[in-house]
Amino acid sequence: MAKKELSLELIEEKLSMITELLTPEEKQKLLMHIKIQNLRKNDFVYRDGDQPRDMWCVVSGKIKVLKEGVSGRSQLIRVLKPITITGHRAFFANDVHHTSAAALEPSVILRIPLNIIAEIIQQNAKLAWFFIKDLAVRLGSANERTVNLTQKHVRGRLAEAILFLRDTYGLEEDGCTLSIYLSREDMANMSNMTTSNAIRTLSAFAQEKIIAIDGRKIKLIDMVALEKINKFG
Amino acid sequence: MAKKELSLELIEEKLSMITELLTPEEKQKLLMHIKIQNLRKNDFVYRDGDQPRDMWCVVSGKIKVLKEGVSGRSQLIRVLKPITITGHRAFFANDVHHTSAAALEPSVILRIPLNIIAEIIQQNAKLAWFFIKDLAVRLGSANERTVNLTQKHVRGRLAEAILFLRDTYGLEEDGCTLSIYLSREDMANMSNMTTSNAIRTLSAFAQEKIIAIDGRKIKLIDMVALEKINKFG
DNA sequence: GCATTTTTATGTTATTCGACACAAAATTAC
DNA sequence: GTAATTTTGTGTCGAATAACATAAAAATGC
Repeated sequence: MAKKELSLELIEEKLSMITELLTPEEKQKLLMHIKIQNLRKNDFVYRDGDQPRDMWCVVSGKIKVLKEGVSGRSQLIRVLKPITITGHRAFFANDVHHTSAAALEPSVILRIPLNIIAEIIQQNAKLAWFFIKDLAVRLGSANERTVNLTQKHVRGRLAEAILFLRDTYGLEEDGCTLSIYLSREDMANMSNMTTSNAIRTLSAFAQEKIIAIDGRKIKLIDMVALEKINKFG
Repeated sequence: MAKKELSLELIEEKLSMITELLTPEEKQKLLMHIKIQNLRKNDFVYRDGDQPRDMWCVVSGKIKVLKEGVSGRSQLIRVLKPITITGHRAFFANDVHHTSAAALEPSVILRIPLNIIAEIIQQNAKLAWFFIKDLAVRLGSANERTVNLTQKHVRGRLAEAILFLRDTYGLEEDGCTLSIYLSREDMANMSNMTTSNAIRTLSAFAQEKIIAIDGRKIKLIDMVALEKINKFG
């Protein structure tokens, strides 16, 4: 558990997407207030209802952002890889969190006080632009996602989730194994279906030689077929 | 069709949400480039695939923003009332439009060049904040919407749409008639269901004395019941 | 190592909702 | 005003998928 401390230089580098936009003084100010946090699997970064005070940057590991639905089922809204920031939306909207974020595996995150970010935005248009773009992109994906989750059938939604995981986390050296091992439940919650249906549909894909399953390990055998299912159901 | 020209003062007032954040010079610069546009019913403001050059402010009338889905069915993403701005997301995301916007009734909009907005943001943190907040709020709603549209049943989704229209456009003087007359198809596209199901479910609500229907006119009789259906299906 | 819990797997049933068909009513075009 | 088109209203049917039940397998805790 004893994690080597990250040097200030390393932090600055990890946060380059932000630090490179700052003046030396601003950078100094920001780095001064950053804290490192280690997460074990299933530890929460924040929870639904929390007041947002910090944003976080995933330095290593994998984080899921999820939202409790009315039906008890929860929906995975995002899955984060290094290096991604999260937790700022609620603050900017002047709202509490309406999602929760939890580690899918042991992860390291940087805690960045949002009031510092806000202060810097005040005088740094580049940083403002960074967040405007970030939010605008995410809003576009969210709309895309809504339409896909409501209109595609189970097979299409699951294929999309698999391809999304491939694009987000990549493949292992063999060039076909997804570099993330999710539970069937998480797969289901990404794809808006019941766990049973995720299990069943994954089995079906395996039977059709589109993927191969070994526990939580998923090998993509026929990506063309996956793309086709994603597109046409 | 001959619409009275809006005076510069009136434009400034209509756009107060933005103009009040600007210096006199910035205001001058912005107002100089604004154009007024009249829309007939069903006229498009912009279309899926268009390059974003302007944003628009709805001055009067009602606009729907919709997204073509894979299944051919389209999804109403937002419905806009005066005074609302739209069309900036794609620009900020450095993307083309992935939605279309069309007038639900004769409307007047202001056309605001986005490059001017971008120039002003460069030196005006307040304006930057305005857009950061706007996008952050909308991203929150979009996530909420995704979960509701995927998890609620038809009755819950339609009840939500009705309540949403009430909250957006308000009620007429009688205190119970929705101030917007949508086609059944638009209602369906808001609620992610087929037109048949929208018709059927509206009829059911009427039969249960929750609403009263007179053509496209919808009277809300039992709002408590509507809220309950919205919440618990 | 064994008991407990969680996860995965599979079968069965019930429900929701879309697809389609058709007619009536309303709107629009000429 | 009449024909053509669009919108609304209903009924029937079938497909998609959630719900539930149960068992095997795997992971976890002690």
